[in-house]
Amino acid sequence: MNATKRTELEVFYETFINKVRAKTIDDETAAELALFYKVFGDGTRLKILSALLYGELRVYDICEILNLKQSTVSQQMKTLRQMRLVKARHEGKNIYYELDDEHIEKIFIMGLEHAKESKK
Amino acid sequence: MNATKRTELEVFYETFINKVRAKTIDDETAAELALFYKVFGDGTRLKILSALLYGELRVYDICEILNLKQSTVSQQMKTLRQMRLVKARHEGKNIYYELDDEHIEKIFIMGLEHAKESKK
DNA sequence: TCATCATATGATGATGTAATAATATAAACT
DNA sequence: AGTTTATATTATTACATCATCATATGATGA
Repeated sequence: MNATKRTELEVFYETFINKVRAKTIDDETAAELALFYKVFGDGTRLKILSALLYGELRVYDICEILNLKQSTVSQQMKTLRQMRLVKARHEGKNIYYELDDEHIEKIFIMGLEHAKESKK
Repeated sequence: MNATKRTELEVFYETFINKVRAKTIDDETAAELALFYKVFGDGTRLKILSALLYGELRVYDICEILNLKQSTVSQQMKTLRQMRLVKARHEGKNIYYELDDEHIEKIFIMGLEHAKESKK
């Protein structure tokens, strides 16, 4: 391969790299998406979300159902609130939480499907 | 509310809690799912995956496209391999990586939709 | 065999996260 | 007003993760 040809290839490669680079998600989007998925990346939060799939629950209920400390649940509800996966309804001393995103169930199902496939 | 009635309510509540508990995902499933989602919970990995959406790439290509250190990319590819999100094809000195899961694109899209909605 | 290229691995430091105890807030009841 | 109940917040400690440097492996070609 002579000097000219190498240069041609270099140009071709650079073009290829630039094309793919243009298609990738930008830093900001990546960071934002990562934050969203990160919420699903914790077993405790997943269990809380799976309990909420069947209807709204109070903090105390979640503690009972999943055998978790009150402060643990409150902390996780804060995270879920901030990421807009749940919304809170105040009623007297109680606070009812329910899911606040149509995609949550879909994302759950997809993860479960992947888990099934991995076991094959 | 007298003693008898309180007991009835207690039994009712216990039954309710047990019902919901029976529907929630178990610890093992939760941990497994969390591991899966955790992979998407990092901006660098998301960018790598988004680059791979358009076809297989070598480690070096990924470094160039995303301006990342070689060791960083190799470490992340190891994670992605272990979670079965990519598979490797060896060709001479090079290793080509490609996506190894039909759900990845769907999960991506769902995250992006959520991100869009959150901005409303 | 030696040098080089492509990738992987091991070790490390900095940062992030989870669970918990302790405490605070805030509503409801006495 | 004081007590109890439900939840939130703060601070702490243990543990996980990311990027990186340094080094190793393994294939190719001189």
